[in-house]
Amino acid sequence: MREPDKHQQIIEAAVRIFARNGYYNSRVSDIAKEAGIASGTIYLYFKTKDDILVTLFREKMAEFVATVRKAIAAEPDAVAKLRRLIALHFEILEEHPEMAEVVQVELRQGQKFFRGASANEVSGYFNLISSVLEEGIAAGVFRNDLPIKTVRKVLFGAMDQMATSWVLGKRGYRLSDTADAVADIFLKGLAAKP
Amino acid sequence: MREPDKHQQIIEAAVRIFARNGYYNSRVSDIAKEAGIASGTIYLYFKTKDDILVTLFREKMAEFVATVRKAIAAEPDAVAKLRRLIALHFEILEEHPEMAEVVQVELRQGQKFFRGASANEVSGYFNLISSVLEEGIAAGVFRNDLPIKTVRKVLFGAMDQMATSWVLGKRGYRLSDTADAVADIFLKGLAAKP
Amino acid sequence: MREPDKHQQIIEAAVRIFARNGYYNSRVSDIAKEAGIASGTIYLYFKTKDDILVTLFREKMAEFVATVRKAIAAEPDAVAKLRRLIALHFEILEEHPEMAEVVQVELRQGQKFFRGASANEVSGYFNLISSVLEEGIAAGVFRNDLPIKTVRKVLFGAMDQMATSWVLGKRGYRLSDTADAVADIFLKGLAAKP
Amino acid sequence: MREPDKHQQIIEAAVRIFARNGYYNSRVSDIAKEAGIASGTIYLYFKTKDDILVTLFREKMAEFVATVRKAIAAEPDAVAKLRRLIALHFEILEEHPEMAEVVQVELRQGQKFFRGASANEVSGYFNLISSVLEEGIAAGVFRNDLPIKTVRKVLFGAMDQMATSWVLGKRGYRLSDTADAVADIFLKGLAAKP
DNA sequence: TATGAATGAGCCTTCATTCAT
DNA sequence: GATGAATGAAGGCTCATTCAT
Repeated sequence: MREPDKHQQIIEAAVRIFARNGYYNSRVSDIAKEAGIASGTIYLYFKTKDDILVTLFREKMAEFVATVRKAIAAEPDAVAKLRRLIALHFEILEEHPEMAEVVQVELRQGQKFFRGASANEVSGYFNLISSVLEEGIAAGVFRNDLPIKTVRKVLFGAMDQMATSWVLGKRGYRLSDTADAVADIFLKGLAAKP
Repeated sequence: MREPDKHQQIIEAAVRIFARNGYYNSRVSDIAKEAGIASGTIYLYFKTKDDILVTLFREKMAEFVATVRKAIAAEPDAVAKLRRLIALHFEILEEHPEMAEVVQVELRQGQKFFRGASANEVSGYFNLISSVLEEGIAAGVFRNDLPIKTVRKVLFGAMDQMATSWVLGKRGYRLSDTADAVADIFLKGLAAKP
Repeated sequence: MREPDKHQQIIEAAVRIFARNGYYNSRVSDIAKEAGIASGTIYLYFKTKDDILVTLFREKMAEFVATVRKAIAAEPDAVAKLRRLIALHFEILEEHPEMAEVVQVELRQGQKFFRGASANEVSGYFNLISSVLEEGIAAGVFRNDLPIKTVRKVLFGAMDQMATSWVLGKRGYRLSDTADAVADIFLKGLAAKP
Repeated sequence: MREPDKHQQIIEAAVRIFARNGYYNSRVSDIAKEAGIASGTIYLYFKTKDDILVTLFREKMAEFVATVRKAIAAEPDAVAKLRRLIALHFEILEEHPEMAEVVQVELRQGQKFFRGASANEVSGYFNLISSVLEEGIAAGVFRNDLPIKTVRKVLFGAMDQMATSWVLGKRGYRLSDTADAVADIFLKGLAAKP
């Protein structure tokens, strides 16, 4: 094995190719060309084309969750943690726009991800959000009647849609600039103060 | 010509088939079989396989928006309208679970929808949400510093993710039961009252 | 039978359509549209698409041969007959350019014509040419060592190629203007007089 | 890669298949089977089915013209060159009867050949004929009032029709045996000597 | 007779995967 | 391990033909 990192090379090439054309409109040979290897070589590292996507997602998601988890641990309280999580969610996607393209679009091939092989990694992120919420409730900074499972879905969906809009809008602005506004919506709600 | 509305027949069959397998894993002949017609007949009503998906989405989305628009018009104020919009969003998907499957999953084929032929229909829904927000701000029931474009994305994303989770969770509970909780999050925010 | 001449109507429409696109690139429904009838109606008059082409060719060829036969009968001698035959061959195609397109191109679908159902009509034309040659030899105006079967093929091929070039050249000149030159080549040969 | 020249292998297989059934009645898979390869392999060497036919014709025609050009260069005068050209035209087709079948029949799909991609190769042959005629006129052995463009079409058409008749007549005699008779018709004309 | 919607067999082409080198 | 030529199954789409009205 001359190239120690051919696995990674393929994953990175696949991200770019999938980002460009979507999974179903990408050919294995495109990935190979992008990675600078022969198409047969792909099959020494991945079982099928599907396997590339699932692996790609699993690895990237795990990395994503680990980064966020580590970053928010340093924050002093739940509110700060929530703000940091939202900001980081946007910053990471912003720094990896091709990854964002893939995740935001292909993520929704439900069967393949949430229901499938990557369920664990996705759950990891949901659990991370839950832990922040629970910490806030315990500390009395969040309402104690919050339905945590609903809130975390709502928050995730909100961030996800912000990212999707940004991706589909050809990334014509800085996504992370919207982080505070999003956080405010969640922390303060829409209603005017009485 | 026994069947009066073969166009609709095909759309409904396509919804079921796409919901079952996803667009790329569905064959035109599957749709034909589901619709009880010959595969060639499809091409008397639609130009390509793609055309089926786009038309399906456009028609269903237009219908969806029209229904919601009409329903919230009857509500007395912006808060009630927002609650009704969220509730109806969930109820409609709940009543049409196969449509929900398709929309939640295939919707994200960016190029095809948000960016593409269905952009108008999607915008229609976003605009509807905007109008409620604006009404609420004007009436002083919503904060007047709300960034409307962000709020509507966040709200849409929240509802969308609730629906996606419900779909991916095999619809093991009543989605519409969560409407109030979602509305509360937006109206009241997470923060505990001081 | 309201339309007594629907058979002819279809033939004429087919000539135009085949001339435009060639046989294999023409659809039966195109012919129907051109003829102003429904496509199903075609099958009340012709057994198959192939049958249209064969019938078309047979009828047109028979008509062609009859016209030429009658015209040359009026000529006084073999040389005049030969000149008239060549001129008429060109004039008829010139007056029916669409027919020319079809004949010059589709004629060569060997199996279907020379070898097939239309062999008799084609032979009729060859025989007509032979009779002129024989008359000329008998009258001593043509060389008596002429290999008649070869000459008639050569003459037919010459006229055919003149027509084909004219058709392929988009008919940018008058084909019949070349008749004398062609006749001269055959009557006088290429060789300079000693 | 066992076979060194798969391109040529496919061309030769296509010649046989097209000769047997004609272009439109031949399937790509037939060619593949005849060539002893998988049908997908065809597409590694040719862009489309059409491309096979066009390439086949272009290559064969170029080869044909080159052979004739070289052979007649060795002849001492225009008359000898003309006789050699006619003889060779027939001999080459006789040696490649399947190629003859294809050329004689498919050649006439006007749009594809004379008007299309192979126009250059066909022109090459016409120009070769022209050069012989011009040489003969310059040397005073051909009439100096010959309309060269007409003569070359007439000559080509004559040879072409001789070949077509031979092909359609199932090649029941030696085509090249007729070369002298054809040459005599052109050189001496039909008219009896006064 | 006439219609034209419906049929479904057929075919070109793509591309994930294999395997001899 | 690496290659990339070869494979061949699969599927979107066309269109000659049929048949209920």
